[in-house]
Amino acid sequence: MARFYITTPIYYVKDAPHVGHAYTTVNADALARWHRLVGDEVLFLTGTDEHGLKVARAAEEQGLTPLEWTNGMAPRFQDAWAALDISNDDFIRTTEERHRKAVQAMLGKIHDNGFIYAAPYEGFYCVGCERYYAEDELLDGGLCPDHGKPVELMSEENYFFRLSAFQDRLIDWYEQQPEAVLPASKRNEALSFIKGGLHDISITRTSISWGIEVPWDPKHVFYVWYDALINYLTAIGYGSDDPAEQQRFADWWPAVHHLIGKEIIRFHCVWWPAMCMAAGLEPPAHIQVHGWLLLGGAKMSNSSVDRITPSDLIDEYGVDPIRYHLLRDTPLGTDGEFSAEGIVARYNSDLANNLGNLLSRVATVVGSKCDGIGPAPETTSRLAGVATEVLAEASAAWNAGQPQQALEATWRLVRETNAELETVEPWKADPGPQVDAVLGSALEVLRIVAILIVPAMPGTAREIWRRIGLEGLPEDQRLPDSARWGGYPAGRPVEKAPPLFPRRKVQA
RNA sequence: GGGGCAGUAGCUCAGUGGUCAGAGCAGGGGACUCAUAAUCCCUGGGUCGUGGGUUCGAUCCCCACCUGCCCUACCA
Repeated sequence: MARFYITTPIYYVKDAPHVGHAYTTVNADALARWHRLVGDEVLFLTGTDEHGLKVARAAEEQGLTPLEWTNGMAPRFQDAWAALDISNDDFIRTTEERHRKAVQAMLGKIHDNGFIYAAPYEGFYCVGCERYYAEDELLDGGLCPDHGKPVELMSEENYFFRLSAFQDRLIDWYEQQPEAVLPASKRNEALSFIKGGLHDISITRTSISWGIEVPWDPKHVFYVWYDALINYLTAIGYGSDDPAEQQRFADWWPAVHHLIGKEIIRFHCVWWPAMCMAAGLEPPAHIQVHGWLLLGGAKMSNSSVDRITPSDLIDEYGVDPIRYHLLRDTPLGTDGEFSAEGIVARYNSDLANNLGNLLSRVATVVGSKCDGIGPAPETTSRLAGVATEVLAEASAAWNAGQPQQALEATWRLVRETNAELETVEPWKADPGPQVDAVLGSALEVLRIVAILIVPAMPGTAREIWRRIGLEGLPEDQRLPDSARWGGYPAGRPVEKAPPLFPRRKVQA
């Protein structure tokens, strides 16, 4: 049995959960569910990133301690993921004790290995912002871009990570593991950045206290990104004294699959592998980079256009239609458009007209021609061959981290089944073997499709499963065996019920 | 400024150094009526961003440019 450890980035609690977060998380969830379906042992991790200046300041504005603030924010993410049917096995918060221990263990190790050194950090500091700016970020005349006030040239003692020492090793790693970072376009981007020269980076702060203290010099705290990345190790037991946890770490690392957005390539594809190397660990095995959902060509975020929250969308369209749209409409890796029109178009064509309608028509004809009892599939049905091909295509796509392709392939089976019904026209024929054969085959397709859509629409999968009279749950089936043609048992009651996905009007 | 990604049919996207560049949706025509005005069949002549170059031949290789976007110390 293979292991599949998949992670999302941990989300910075400064922002409430939005559709961008949901996009990453739903994709990770679908991949996790796919791997469970094929029998892999899965560990699916998400969580929240809770340290840093912005959080501290946000808390202060509310008159709260930082921890009080984050204690209020983390559940908003947990609730959002519960509402989206996210099946994460763990939810990590960087304010947890297990994480503090892991961060101190890892960075202590890097320190021991000689890759951290103290040096003065000098930069342009804005007192109002309480942060440094790079020279080219400043407005003309050396003004803070935020306040428009003069900045000061300040200096403080900081610890630096010797990132520059890893340039050659990183390049070697990229050469030897050409599929570690995917897609290739993002890999090239990261690699060319590395080849362009790496500078050491300041990894601690004395100007703020909301962070994890540096074990060898407690008046410093770690810069939030250095703390955050380590969550991927924390969750599998790194830094624990417990032998069982240590074994768990040995079992799961480095065969991880990090799913990230393209804006954090640098942290995950440059800093993170280097940090692992510096700590004497293998770099992460897989980093899959995805693009963004765009609203009218602009990036989606909390601050701009959108007050679109995941829960708004769920209320409006339902969980599974939203999941389906997020997975089906944008290839994982490039940017895609997100729009109400897009959701509705996809909903009507794929879910209502094709899948939902297929279920409805089959249930009705089984009711009128077979007394509502599902017949056995036809062994030699043309659909059997289609199902085999579709299983192969969908499996390959899911395994390659391409939900869009997997779902596209799956829907070919749905379309072919609608076409097959048109050819045979069982509603015109008298009850008998021919009618039984085509309806049984259509039910068999619905059974297989229910299994294949578990990663995308677990609730819908269950409902189809139940309506065609099957026992158990589709997510408990195991591929590829369960998708072998002929698995639908004759003699089960098929329920005729209201449309699975009522058609929606296109909104103005 | 430096680095990078992207620009293919109305829309969302595939795709390959060489027979007519593809799919889904939308649109048009037809059939049917079991089904959610659903389904099925037929129907896609788009300078493959612009201008050069390499080549017997490029949408796919190289160069420049245009446009959009990203990174350049805390937004998936």
